[in-house]
Amino acid sequence: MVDTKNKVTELEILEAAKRIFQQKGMAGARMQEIADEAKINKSMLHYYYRSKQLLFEAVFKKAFSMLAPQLNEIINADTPLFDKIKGFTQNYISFVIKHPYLPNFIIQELNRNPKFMEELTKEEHFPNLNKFKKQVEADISKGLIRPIKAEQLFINIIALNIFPFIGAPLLKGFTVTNDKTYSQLMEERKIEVAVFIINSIKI
Amino acid sequence: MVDTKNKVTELEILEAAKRIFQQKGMAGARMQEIADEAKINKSMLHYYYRSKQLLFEAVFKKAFSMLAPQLNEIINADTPLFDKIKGFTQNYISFVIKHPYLPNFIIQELNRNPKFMEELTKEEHFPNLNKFKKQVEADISKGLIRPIKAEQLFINIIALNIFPFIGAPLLKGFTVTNDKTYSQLMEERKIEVAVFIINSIKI
DNA sequence: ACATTTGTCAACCAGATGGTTAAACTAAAT
DNA sequence: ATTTAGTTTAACCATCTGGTTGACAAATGT
Repeated sequence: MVDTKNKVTELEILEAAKRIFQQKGMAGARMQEIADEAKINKSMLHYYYRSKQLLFEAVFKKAFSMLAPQLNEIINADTPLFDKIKGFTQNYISFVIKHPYLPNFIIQELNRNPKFMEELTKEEHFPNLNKFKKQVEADISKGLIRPIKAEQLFINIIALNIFPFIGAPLLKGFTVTNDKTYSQLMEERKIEVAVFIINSIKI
Repeated sequence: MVDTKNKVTELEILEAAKRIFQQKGMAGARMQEIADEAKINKSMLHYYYRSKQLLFEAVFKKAFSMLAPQLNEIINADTPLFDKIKGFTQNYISFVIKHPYLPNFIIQELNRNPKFMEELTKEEHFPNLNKFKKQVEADISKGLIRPIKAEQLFINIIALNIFPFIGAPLLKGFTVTNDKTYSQLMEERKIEVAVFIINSIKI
């Protein structure tokens, strides 16, 4: 059972590291703190992941691999545009409510080190906008939606879905809402955001 | 001339600290690096700002005081809603193109330490949504715009304007644009974002 | 001219931090 | 029972980091 035991430890470290890294970032996280969080000795971290950098990369890649498929849905799903927008909004917001630190963590670390993104985009199956672009252009020429650049529409969709979580502290301050009422706002957005987008582009 | 000389040094430190803090965050910034950037001795930082924490707070408050008035425009200006949205979008995006690190810096540090926001909202003239809320509700009952919660509209406006800068590395990756074409997208957004919002809410 | 305040700097310090080592322990394999 | 491979721990270590000190220079005030 050695095999299962070390896999468990390995995962427990990864979970602990995720919590600390997502809260404090690469620079702010301390190996000792991660060790405490995982209830193990600091040396164990190095035994399993060699260095802070490698541990961080493991956490980051796992986080990114959770987020990317969500974005892929809007890019490559085989459904009509409006359904896609409704589905993505519903699913993505539900997902982020469960993992509230995740988008901020990824955005933050990508800003700190833009080379991460370069490496990620080089990977085999990294999604690109081509299909989504064609769909938007087709719907425009069919007269279903008003003219809009696919890139701009994509940015708008992502912005409306992701930002409310990343900017939560700022937005809470301006809208004068406590945590509970802000959560209600997010709950409403599962539908409101799709309505907002579709209203804007439908003819 | 001591008075002007030390004021100059003080400002030079603040500018250097701004560059380093905005790039690396509180945890990632090093006092030595800030000193080098300001071309002075490390002791001078402490002479002028006592501690890293106080220097950071000076930088943060200055940054926030540059951003907040921009947001205030959408909240408290005395112009019709659609004009407000057009004006804000135009002005805000122009502003952020000039200070691209600023929103990310503020958002990031607010997430790290939400108490910052609590303190800021307690201040005398901190803007609140009341006026904007009344305006939205009035326009709804006048039949100028479709029903929408003022908070949701506010969040959408902020999200569409701020996120493209914070999420630039991510969005560049998915839209497969280089820096130049991404800048062009941002330039287009000065108008596109307002159109997008107004299209969504007008009747 | 002299004393006092203000500004600048190199050297230094205590504590934290990422990482290493070597020994001890565990459990399966021989 | 002994070997072997993997796992865990405490004690270290070199380096880095924020911050301090004390000497000295430059203004400023009297």
